[in-house]
Amino acid sequence: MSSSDAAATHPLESDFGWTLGVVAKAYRRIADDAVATLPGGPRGYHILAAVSDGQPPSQLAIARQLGIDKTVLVHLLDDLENAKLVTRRPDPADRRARQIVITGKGRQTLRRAREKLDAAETALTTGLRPAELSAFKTALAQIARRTHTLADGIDDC
Amino acid sequence: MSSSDAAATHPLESDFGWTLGVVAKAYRRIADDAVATLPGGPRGYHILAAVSDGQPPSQLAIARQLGIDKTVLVHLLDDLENAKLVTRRPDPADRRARQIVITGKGRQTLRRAREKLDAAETALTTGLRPAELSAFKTALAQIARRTHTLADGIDDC
DNA sequence: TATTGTTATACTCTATAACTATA
DNA sequence: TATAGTTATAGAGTATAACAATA
Repeated sequence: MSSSDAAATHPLESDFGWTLGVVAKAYRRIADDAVATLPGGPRGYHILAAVSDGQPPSQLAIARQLGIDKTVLVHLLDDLENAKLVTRRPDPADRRARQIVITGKGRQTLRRAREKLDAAETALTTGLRPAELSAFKTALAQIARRTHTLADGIDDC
Repeated sequence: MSSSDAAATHPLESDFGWTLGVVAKAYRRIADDAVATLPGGPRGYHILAAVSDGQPPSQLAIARQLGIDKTVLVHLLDDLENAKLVTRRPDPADRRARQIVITGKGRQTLRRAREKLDAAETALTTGLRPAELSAFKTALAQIARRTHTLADGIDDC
């Protein structure tokens, strides 16, 4: 009954890629809902998070960090700027480049979005015990770090 | 200083949604490559896996199980049928419906695809110790099961 | 009247190339 | 000559609606 029966009923439930896809899709759905009011949705959130710390980065730096094409980043930043969440300002050291700076309203929006996303994460991972959840997140971050360095070596752009 | 410093360097690396997205994207990239010769790519693989066990399901049953729109499933099955991996046969009990049955060639293709995907999974999770990997996969499957039952309750279609 | 499978259309997203202004 | 940002266009992918055959 145990393994073959379960496989016959739901052969995909033990598939690594399938479960990963299901979880990622489910999280994206509730996360999309959490940041629905934010221009650009999840990507708008990631951009705000990327510009919220350190020196104001250039558009190209953001595009590279987030893996977004620079041509689509233009539209995303247009929307964020129209919503007064970020501003574009010329880089004094390089007049071709622009520095993307987050506004006070942008910081406030980012803070609220983070709260909603924390709630989404909690909703998704309810059922895991604290130790299991902690181990899961650690493993996830570890794999992400590996694939990131791996991707850095592969992509040229 | 340590935590704010790390946050300033890579504020997204500890973000649950971000790391989940990075890992899912990385897996999809290598998995797409693994099943590139398969009509429909990853979805073609999932369809083959779904019809490989039990009674031959109808198209609508496959669409519901896999979360694929029935109109796109038509094209995917067209390609799989042209490649002789599955066949459509009328359901004797309901002449509106068609049973999707996997062919011998389909089973062979599925087996090879599974081997390649296992290799992809191994490549991605190298760096985790066996116990960590096992716990990770268990947690992933548990969340997927939860979200699945949750999705069943939410979606009407 | 509802359901299975199909087709056609419109819409969104992304990728590519080309252009400007600076370096 | 190369780079930062922008714009325009074409392609893939998806969703919607409508249809024929059957229940």
